[in-house]
Amino acid sequence: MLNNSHYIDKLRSSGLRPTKQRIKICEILFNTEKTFHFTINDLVKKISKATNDKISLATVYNTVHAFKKKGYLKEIPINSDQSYFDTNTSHHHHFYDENQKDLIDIDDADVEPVKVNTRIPGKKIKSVEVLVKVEDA
Amino acid sequence: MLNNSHYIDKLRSSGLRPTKQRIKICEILFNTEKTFHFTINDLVKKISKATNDKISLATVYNTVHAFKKKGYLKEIPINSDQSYFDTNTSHHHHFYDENQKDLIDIDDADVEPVKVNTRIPGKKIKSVEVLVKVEDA
DNA sequence: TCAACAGTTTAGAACTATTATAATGTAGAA
DNA sequence: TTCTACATTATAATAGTTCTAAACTGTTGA
Ligand SMILES: [Mn+2]
Ligand SMILES: [Mn+2]
Ligand SMILES: [Zn+2]
Ligand SMILES: [Zn+2]
Repeated sequence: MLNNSHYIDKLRSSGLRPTKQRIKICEILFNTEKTFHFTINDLVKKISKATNDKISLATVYNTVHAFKKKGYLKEIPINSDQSYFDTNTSHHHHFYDENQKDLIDIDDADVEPVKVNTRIPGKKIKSVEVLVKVEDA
Repeated sequence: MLNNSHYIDKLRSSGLRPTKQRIKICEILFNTEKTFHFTINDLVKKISKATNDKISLATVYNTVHAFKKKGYLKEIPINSDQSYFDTNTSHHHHFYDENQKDLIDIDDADVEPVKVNTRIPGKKIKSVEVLVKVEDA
């Protein structure tokens, strides 16, 4: 709520102007104890609950993309009708509940490091992600 | 080309009527030495090269979904503007070239089995997939 | 053999997540 | 304060996918 100067600094130091829309979105995304996963639609709902000043859909998309580019958000590779984003930018993997359409973090300690013993010449690895799809037992 | 009776049997035995559209799509997808990845758009192009009788887009979607449901195709989890499918239904993982937007199989022997030491109560594992994103070095 | 029916194909409309546009507004520098 | 590049916004456009409902066809069994 109060300590927005932190977000203002963060935004400014990454070359993003600290507009009131971006600060509000920072509050919603990063003022939480726990990290979480969200879709653009989820975020729009959170925003409308959190404030009376509405933020346009275009700005929500712009901001999420800007934050992703700066490394403040990750996008989770999943086949879905919409993109999932993650406020947890540390290295970790996911369960995807196909019934509830819900992403769940897998603690990195619970996955043995993935060893890939082959490379593509001329390419460097950007990320290695495990997706465990689950369904009702 | 000739040996369509195999596909006819395959389709019939899985409860799908062997229509000429489905048989043609079987030929295109499964009459190859190597397995491959494709988007719906890729498949539409392959079809128009392979035949004069056009197959409607709706049928292409219907057929791919039906084949996926029967386990003849897999969908690859990826963030993209379109879905990727795989004629290789055996267990394996992927590189995704973000520059070329190309999927590349990783031989299963080149990846140590992924050990996930946690479960979700009431859920069973459907798949465990590794996606290695690569980019120009 | 062939009528009947359920399954299938089809063109086109509808849907929906996302991106583009271009006018208006604003943060920060000078 | 003034200027300008950056940002927001409403809205249109785009594009992949799904839906609709009419026409068509493979299969069954009388
Ligand atoms: Mn959710
Ligand atoms: Mn391709
Ligand atoms: Zn996560
Ligand atoms: Zn593959």
